[in-house]
Amino acid sequence: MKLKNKKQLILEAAFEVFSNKNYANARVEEIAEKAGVGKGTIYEYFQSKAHLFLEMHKWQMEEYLARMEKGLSREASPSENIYMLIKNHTLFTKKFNNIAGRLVDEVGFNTEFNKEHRQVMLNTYKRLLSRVKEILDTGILMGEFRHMDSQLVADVLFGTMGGISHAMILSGNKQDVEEVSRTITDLLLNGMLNKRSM
Amino acid sequence: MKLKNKKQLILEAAFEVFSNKNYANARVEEIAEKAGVGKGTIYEYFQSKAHLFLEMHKWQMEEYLARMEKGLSREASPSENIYMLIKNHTLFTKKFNNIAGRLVDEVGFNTEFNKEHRQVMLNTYKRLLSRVKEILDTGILMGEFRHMDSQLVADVLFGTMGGISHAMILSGNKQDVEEVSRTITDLLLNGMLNKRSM
Amino acid sequence: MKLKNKKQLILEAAFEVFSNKNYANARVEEIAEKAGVGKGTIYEYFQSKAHLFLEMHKWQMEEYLARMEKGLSREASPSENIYMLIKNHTLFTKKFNNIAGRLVDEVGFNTEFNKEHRQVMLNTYKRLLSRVKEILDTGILMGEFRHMDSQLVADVLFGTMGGISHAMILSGNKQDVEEVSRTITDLLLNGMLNKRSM
Amino acid sequence: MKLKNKKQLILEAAFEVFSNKNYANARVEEIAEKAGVGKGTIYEYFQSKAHLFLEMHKWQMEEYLARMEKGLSREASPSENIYMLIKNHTLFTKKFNNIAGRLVDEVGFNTEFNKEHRQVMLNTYKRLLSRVKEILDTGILMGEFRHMDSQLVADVLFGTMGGISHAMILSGNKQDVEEVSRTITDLLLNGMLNKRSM
DNA sequence: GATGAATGAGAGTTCATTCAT
DNA sequence: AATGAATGAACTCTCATTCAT
Repeated sequence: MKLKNKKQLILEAAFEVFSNKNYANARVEEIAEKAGVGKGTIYEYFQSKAHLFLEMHKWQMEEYLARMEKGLSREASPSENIYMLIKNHTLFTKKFNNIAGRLVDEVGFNTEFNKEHRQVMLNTYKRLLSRVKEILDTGILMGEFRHMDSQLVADVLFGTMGGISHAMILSGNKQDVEEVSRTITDLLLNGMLNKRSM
Repeated sequence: MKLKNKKQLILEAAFEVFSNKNYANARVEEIAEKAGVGKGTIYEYFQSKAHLFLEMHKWQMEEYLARMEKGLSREASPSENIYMLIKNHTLFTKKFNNIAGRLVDEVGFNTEFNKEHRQVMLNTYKRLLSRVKEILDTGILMGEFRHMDSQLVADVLFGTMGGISHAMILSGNKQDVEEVSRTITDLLLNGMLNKRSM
Repeated sequence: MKLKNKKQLILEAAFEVFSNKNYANARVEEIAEKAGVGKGTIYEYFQSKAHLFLEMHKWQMEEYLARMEKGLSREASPSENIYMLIKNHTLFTKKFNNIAGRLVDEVGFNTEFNKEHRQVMLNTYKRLLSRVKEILDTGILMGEFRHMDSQLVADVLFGTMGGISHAMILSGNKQDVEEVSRTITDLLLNGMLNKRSM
Repeated sequence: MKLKNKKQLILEAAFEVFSNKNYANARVEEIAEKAGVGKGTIYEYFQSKAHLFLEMHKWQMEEYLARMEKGLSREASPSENIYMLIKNHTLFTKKFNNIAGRLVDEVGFNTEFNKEHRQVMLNTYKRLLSRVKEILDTGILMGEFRHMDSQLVADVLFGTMGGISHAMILSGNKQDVEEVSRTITDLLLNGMLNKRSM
C-alpha cells in the first residue's frame, strides 16, 4: 500500500502548492519538496505537470462534492439544505483560497489543457450541478420553492457561491462564515423586495 | 494623422491576448504582433509585462464600470436598476470571456504583483461595489427593498454576477442574455420561496 | 563653429560616462542625455558606439599627453621631470578614475574593436612611451641616470604609473598626491636597497 | 569516476572565457560550451553570471596567491624574494592575459557587483598586499632595505607588477620573462640614479 | 542637421522533463 | 521504484541602431 500512499502524498502537496500559486507559477520541484519525494518521482506517477494538475483537480472536486454532501439530508427541509450548501461552500472556500473557482479558469483558459482534459473537468462540474438541481427540484416538488427553471437557478446558485468566494478574498477573508451564510440564504430564499410594500 | 494612439493599440492587443490565455501563458511577443508593433516598442510604453497587464486591467475596469453605469438612472426604480446591472454584467462577461473575474485571481495569486498593484486593483473594485451599494441603499430608503446589510448584499450581488460568468463559460456561453438576466433578477428580488405556502 | 562644439560636447559626455561605467555598461542614450543632444545626433557625428569610444579615447590620450608634458622642461633635471611625470599621472588618475588604464583593457579585450582600432590606440601609447623614453635617455646622456635599457624602463615606469592608479582605487583614493609622488620618485631613483649596508 | 568536478570544470571554462573577453562580452552559453555542459547546468552551480564571475575571481586570486608564494622562502634574501615575486607575477600575467589586473576594474566599475562583492575582492587583495609588505618589512628589519613606508611601497610594488602586465600586453607579450624580471628587480633595488655621479 | 519612436537581435534566466544511476 | 543532475526550449527584457519626420 506504499505506492498509493506516495501518489496521495504528491496529490496533497500539489493541492497545497496550486492553491497558493496559480498553475504557471507553481513549480514541480516545490511540489516534490512539499511531498517529500524526489522531482523525478512525480513523473513516475503522473505523465506531466498538466496531468498532475488534472488528477489533483479531479480528486479535489470529489473532496468538494463530499464536503457539500455533508449535512445535506433527505429529512431536512430544502431550505435547510440550501443553507448547508452555502455554508459548506463558504467554509471550503475560506479554507482553500477558492481553489475550486480558480481551477475552472485555469483549465478553461490554459492551452496546455486540451479538449479531453476540459471534458473530464466539465463532467465533474455537471455532477455537482445536478446535485444542486436535485435539491431545488425536491423543494419545488414539496411546494417549498416556487416553480422555476431549476437548471438555470442551479447555475446561478452555484455561481453565487463562487461569487461569495471572490467577495471573501477581496474583503480579506475576515467575515464570519455563519453570519454570511445566513444572510445569503435569507436573501436567496426571500429575495430583496419589501413584501409589506406590495 | 495616426488613426490610433500606439499605447492604446498595445493595450487593446494585450487585452485580447490576456483574455484568451492567462497571464503566464500570454507572450509579450504575441501581444506585439497583434498590436502590429515590434517587441521592443511595448517596453517603450510599459515598464514590464506585469505593468502592461496592470494598466490593461485598470483600463478594462474603467471600461467595465462605464458599461455598468449605462442604462442605470435615478428615475428608474431600484429594481429596474438591479436588472440593468445584471444584464450589463452578463453582456460584458459574454463578450470578454469573463476577463474581469479572472483578473481578480490573476492579480490576487500571482506573486509578481506586489502589494501596491493589488491595492490599485482593490480600489477599482471598491468603487464598483460602492456603486452597487448606492443602488441598494436607494432601494431601501425608498422602501422598495427591505432592510438589509447593504454592504454584504452588495458583495453577494457582485459575487453573483461573477458567478454567472462562470456558469456561462461552463455551459458554453450559449444562453440568452435577456432571459438569464430576467430570471436572475427575479430570483434576487423575490427569492426562491413559494409565498403561498407560507 | 557650432558643429565642432556639438561634437566636442558629445565627446566630453562620452568621456564622463565611460569613466564611471565600462564600455558595455555605458549606454549611448545616457551619453546623449549628458551631452544634451538627441540619441540620433550621436550617429550624425560617429559611426557607432565603438567609434565614439575610439575617438573619445584618442582625444583623451592627447589630453593626457598634454597634461603629462605640463611642468616638464628641458631646463629641469631629468629627476625632476620624472617626479613631474609621476605627479601629473597620479593627479590625472585620481581625477578620472584611472580611465586611461582601463581603456587599454577595454580596447584590448573587446572584440568589437578590430585590429585597426587597436593599432590607432597603440600608436598613441607609443607616442606616450617615446616621450618617457626621451626623458630617460636625456638623463642617461647627462650622466644623471645610470646606463639602462631605456625602452624597458620606460615600459616599467609607465606601468608603475598605471599600477599606482590601481593602488589608489583600491585604497579608496584617499592618499595625498604630493606625498605619494615623492615616495615613488624617491623609490625609483634611489631604489630600495640600503646603500650603507653595501 | 568523474575525472573532474563539474563545478570546477565550469570555473575553468569561465576563467578562459572571461580572460579573453571582458565580463559583458562573455556569454554564458560560450562558457557552457567550453565546459562541455548545457547552459542550464551553469545555473545549477551558480546563482547568476555575476556570481559565477565572482567565484571564478576568488578562485583565481587564490591561485595567484599560491603562485606568488612559490619560490619565496624565509631563507632566501629579501632581494631574492622580491625577484621571485616579480618573476612569478610576470609569468602569471603572461599566461593569463593580466586577468588579475583587469578583474579589479571589472568589479570596481561594474554596477552589477554590489558592495558586498567588492568587499570580498578587496579582502583578497589585502591578503596579497600584506604578504608583500611582510617581505619588505623583513628586508628592512634585516637592514637589507633602507627604512621606508613599507605599506606605500607594497602598494607601489604591487602596482608596478600590475603595470608590467599592461606593458607586456601592449608590447604584444613578446618579452623574455627572466630578462624583464631581472631588469625590473634591479631597477627597484638600485634605483635609476647613477651612484658615481653623486 | 537633428531627433526620438521604433525595432529586433541577442542576452540572462527559469523550469518541465529526461535518464543514468 | 526512486532519484536529482543535466538539459535546452522558451521566455522577458535591453539597447545599439535606423529612419521618417
